[in-house]
Amino acid sequence: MLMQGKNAFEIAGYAREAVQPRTSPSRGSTPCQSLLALFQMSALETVPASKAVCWEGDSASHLFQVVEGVVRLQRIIGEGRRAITAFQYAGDVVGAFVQGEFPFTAEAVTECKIRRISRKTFLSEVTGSDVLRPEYIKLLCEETAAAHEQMVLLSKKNAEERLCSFLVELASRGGAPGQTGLLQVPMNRQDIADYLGMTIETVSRTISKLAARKIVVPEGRHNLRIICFSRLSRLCGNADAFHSENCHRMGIH
Amino acid sequence: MLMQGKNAFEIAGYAREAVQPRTSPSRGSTPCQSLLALFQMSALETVPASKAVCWEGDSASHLFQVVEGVVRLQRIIGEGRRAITAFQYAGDVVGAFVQGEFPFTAEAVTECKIRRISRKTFLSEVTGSDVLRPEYIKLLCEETAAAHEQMVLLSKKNAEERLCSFLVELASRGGAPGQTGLLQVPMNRQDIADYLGMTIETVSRTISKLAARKIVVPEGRHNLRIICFSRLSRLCGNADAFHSENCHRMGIH
DNA sequence: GCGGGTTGTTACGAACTGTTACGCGGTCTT
DNA sequence: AAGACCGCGTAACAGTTCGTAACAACCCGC
Repeated sequence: MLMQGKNAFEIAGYAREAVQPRTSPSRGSTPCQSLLALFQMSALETVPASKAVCWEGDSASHLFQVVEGVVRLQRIIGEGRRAITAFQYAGDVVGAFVQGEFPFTAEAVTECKIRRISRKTFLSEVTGSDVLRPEYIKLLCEETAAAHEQMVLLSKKNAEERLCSFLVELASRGGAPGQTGLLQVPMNRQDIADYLGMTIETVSRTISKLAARKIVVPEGRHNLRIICFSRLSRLCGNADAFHSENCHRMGIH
Repeated sequence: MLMQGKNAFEIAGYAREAVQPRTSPSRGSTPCQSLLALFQMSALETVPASKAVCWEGDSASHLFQVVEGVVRLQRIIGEGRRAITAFQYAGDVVGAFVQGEFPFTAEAVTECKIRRISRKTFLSEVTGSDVLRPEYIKLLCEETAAAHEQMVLLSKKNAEERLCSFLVELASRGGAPGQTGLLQVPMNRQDIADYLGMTIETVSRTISKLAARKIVVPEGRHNLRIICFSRLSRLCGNADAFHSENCHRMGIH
């Protein structure tokens, strides 16, 4: 079922590691086990931080699975402006939506382990399977729901609500902060700013304000201790405010 | 093939008109003829302006096709804030993405003619057809590309770029302005504002500024004469600036 | 362990957008 | 037909966010 380091595919000159395939992550946000199993046949590749997985405008001949690390989907619009349309975490599929050319550049935020599969193989496997097809549809549905959610954020939320929404999303998708409430933030401030439609300074200021109110405590650049997750949830600016189940799901009292 | 006024389905008490089914619009933006043909079996329904087609949170038992008019997809987030995530024009399918519950409320901007089809029928027809399946995938792909484009707009563009982008999109999707350059704007200022993440006043100001620069000339509330489409295209803030083919495609000098 | 470069924070002024208020013109109601 | 209401435009003002800059913290290599 798995071919290891044979007909390997190197990413634009980056060294590829042939590593023992891992079982798919057991988190709830994993789209589906069967879809991810398609990628298990492919070799594990390593992408260094800030290197591209695929480029905007390139023919989308392959799909990618993020096995480990965080990937950002971004678009450049003239004069150095950059918009990050999504972060992809372990278990996520990059390019499920794309048919012709990539409408984004995918770059590794951290060093990443990824697998790739040809679009042709992917589509033929999916369309030929009554199990995979609904899983694929579900994946597309979830991505769109996320896109709509992000549009609402960018359209109507203020700086504080954006940041809180981001942190809540990160806590649920990027790995739960656990009992201690220590949330790892792999991306830098510029990434966060470009994802939330803000500037790096406003991101800093907003974090500082949350820290002053004892809602979070920054511990270095890439760690944030969540003191009160419920307050963070309430500050997201969603109509459905705060649901206590979030607490339990995150494992924070 | 068509059943007219028999097992009719009324939209929440709104009068339904059984009208001669129209051939699908011949514009280029129509996703595909074969997918739309699925809707031809259903009766044509009339939705008055500002009435809902479906509600956020409702079980998505049906998909809709906009036959005539404009529909807005919107979400309400507390305290009277509203975000419009998309406008759907003649030929567009509403709810292609949705699986469980609608993540948006779809409301008629103008009086609309729509057709509906049950999700179950739609999915079984699509999955069973080698012609329809790729068309469905293509539709999903286009919707996501649009969502990404809108995220970039909301994330990085200023008021002028947003409005110009909207007008260019409207010109290509809502019906070409033709040789005279008269663009019909069916939605009101509040709709535009909620779609572009601005306020109604900023929309007004921005239109006034464009008018002062002789790029557009407002003619009543729902008409805008495009004086110079090429300048409008350049002001969109896209990296790919202006392509002269837009002129020809729009039929403006 | 130290120094330099990168990244992040803070402060302040500027620009843009939001807010509020008012006026105009059209439509609907009585 | 008169009045009220709604949508829209304009203007003055206020607020948030942005942009620049200086400073501080962190990371990296030597």
